[in-house]
Amino acid sequence: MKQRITIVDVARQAGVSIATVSAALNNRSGVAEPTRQRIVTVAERLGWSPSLRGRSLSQERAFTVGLVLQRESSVIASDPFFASFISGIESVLEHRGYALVLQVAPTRTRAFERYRRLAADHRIDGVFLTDVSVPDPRFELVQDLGMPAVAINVDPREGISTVRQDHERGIAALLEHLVDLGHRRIAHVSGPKDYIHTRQRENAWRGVLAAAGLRASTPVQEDFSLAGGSRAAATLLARRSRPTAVFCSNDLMAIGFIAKAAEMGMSVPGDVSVAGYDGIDFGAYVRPSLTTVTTAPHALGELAAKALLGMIEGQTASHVDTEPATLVVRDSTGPAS
Amino acid sequence: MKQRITIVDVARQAGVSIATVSAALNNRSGVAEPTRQRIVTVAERLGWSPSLRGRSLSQERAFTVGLVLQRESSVIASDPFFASFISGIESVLEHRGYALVLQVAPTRTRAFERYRRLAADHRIDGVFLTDVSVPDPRFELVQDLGMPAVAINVDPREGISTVRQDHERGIAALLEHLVDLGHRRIAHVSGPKDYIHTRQRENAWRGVLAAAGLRASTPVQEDFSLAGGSRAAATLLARRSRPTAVFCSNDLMAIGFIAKAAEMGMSVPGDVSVAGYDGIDFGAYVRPSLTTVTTAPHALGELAAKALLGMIEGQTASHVDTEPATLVVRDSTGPAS
DNA sequence: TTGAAAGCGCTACCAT
DNA sequence: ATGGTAGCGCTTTCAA
Repeated sequence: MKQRITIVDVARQAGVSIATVSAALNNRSGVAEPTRQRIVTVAERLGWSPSLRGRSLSQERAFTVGLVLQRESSVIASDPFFASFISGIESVLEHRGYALVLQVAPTRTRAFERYRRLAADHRIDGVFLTDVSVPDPRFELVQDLGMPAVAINVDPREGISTVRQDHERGIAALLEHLVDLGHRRIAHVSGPKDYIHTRQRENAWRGVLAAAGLRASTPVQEDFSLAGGSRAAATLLARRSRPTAVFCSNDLMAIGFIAKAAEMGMSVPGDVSVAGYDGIDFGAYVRPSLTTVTTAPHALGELAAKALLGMIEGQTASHVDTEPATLVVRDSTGPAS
Repeated sequence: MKQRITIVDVARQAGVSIATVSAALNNRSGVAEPTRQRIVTVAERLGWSPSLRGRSLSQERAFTVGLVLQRESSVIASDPFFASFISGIESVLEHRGYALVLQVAPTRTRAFERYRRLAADHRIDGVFLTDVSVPDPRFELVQDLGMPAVAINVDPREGISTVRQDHERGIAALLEHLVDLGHRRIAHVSGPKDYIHTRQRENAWRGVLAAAGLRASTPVQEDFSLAGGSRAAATLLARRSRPTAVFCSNDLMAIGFIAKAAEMGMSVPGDVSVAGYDGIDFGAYVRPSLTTVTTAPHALGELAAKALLGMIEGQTASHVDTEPATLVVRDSTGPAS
């Protein structure tokens, strides 16, 4: 790295003080227009733009926000949620001069440590909290640090911002679709049970079954991965009284489930209907194509970023809901056999 | 953000100067062991660790590296390459006190601008260059800036580090597998033609066909997405003299191809064999499961990060190859019909 | 072995 | 409207 041009060079070349240069380039009032013009011209000629380091130090801000993914690598790799969510975040940060620091941690504990270090280093001004668990120690952490934070898909709560996409209506529509097709034994493949979204989806499933007067069997608990879905299929389809339909807590597991079912010689949806949750692109390209509930990770990312930057710049915590997730019927669900 | 503890507080509490605190915590020589102990104790008691902002300014380093993804969002979302690559990078950075700034840009031009801004802001100390094109203006950019950089999957070149996984052997093995199965008309679905990996894979395909005395038809050019693969299938399978086997430049397109083929009433591999490149997890869960060439994005990420940090810390540019990509035969390829 | 002090590049306050 | 200057938190000579 060469680059040695600083505000001092610009000030000298423009024949003004560095204070004036600073004011001019930050569009602060109190700078005569001709002066500003001259300064801008010189800055451009020299190819100068203020160093974030100096600015960071004096403003006590990093102009950076953080996201730590806490998932096993097998899930992270295949799950399109994050890429979309991140590009949503990015589309907002880009125009506001902020950058995203992304970290990945294999376990929740490790992720927690990384959040802690990001804060200790003063590397970031705020954080995104995804994959919230109950209880989630990160809430206390950000509270203690007084660090702006936005949590995804949780109910509104004190002190932090929240962004949420309603899952209930979409899941209700999905299950009603299955009930309408004549299904009575509708099983559920859930995720790790301390994730809040695992609970949300499971509860929605229970709610609809109860409303329809159907009995909810014990969910098969898996890990949100393709392999997990396959394991669930092995378990569920071997039962003497097997379900005629299965609602998987995410698309990855649903796809894994379908693959295993085929391998076991079962037809989907002939022998068993399978549905997922998320609405990943892949769902449209597997055979049979996947009935699911589509979510909007990009929009969540955008809203989350806006909320976070708002907090960083002094606004109070907010809560916002996006459009509810919606049912998409494809070929993996059909009449009960 | 509250947190007001600085090196000054620690110095005062420990009864030493800030210079000594700095030396003590950076394990610099010239600090008496008892003094160091005392300082460390005080620092821990106060919960202090040096602020990256101050350090950054005085050391003229950001302790941050950058990666700008330049792909259309549809591809980024589904392609597991990046998640794996990034977690590889992260596994190295984590232990060296560096962080990754991740940005996503929809086009190459926009990506270029973001690299430029990252540099102008002095936000980063080095960059990863993925999805290299020919020519790629980023090479000149980093050269001009004197910014350490590591490029992925390109030949060794002056001034920057490179990390590469051989594709030729794997692709050769794949095509020989197809030839052995009796295929003579083996088509290719390629990506945007200015990407270097598009060319690499296409050239490898041409090479093997030539060696086998087979004619290479004009590749169908697509965009590496699932939808692109489907479009390619629509094109290729409608031809009067359609291929009996197809090598797609990545798994996403291969999966999209297979889906479309099924939709058109063709059996895979009965009517047409299909193979991809990348070895994404999904390949094992589609029907028929995908024959492909598996790559090691995580390993590439690790090696790239090591090379980049090395350069940042003064080493000269290096080149390293990982284990070659290898053929994985599954169910989407079979005897020529 | 330790400390004083000069930066690093910027912002912001206070004079002028 | 403009400039001087004191920080911001740290590292790094250079003296003591």
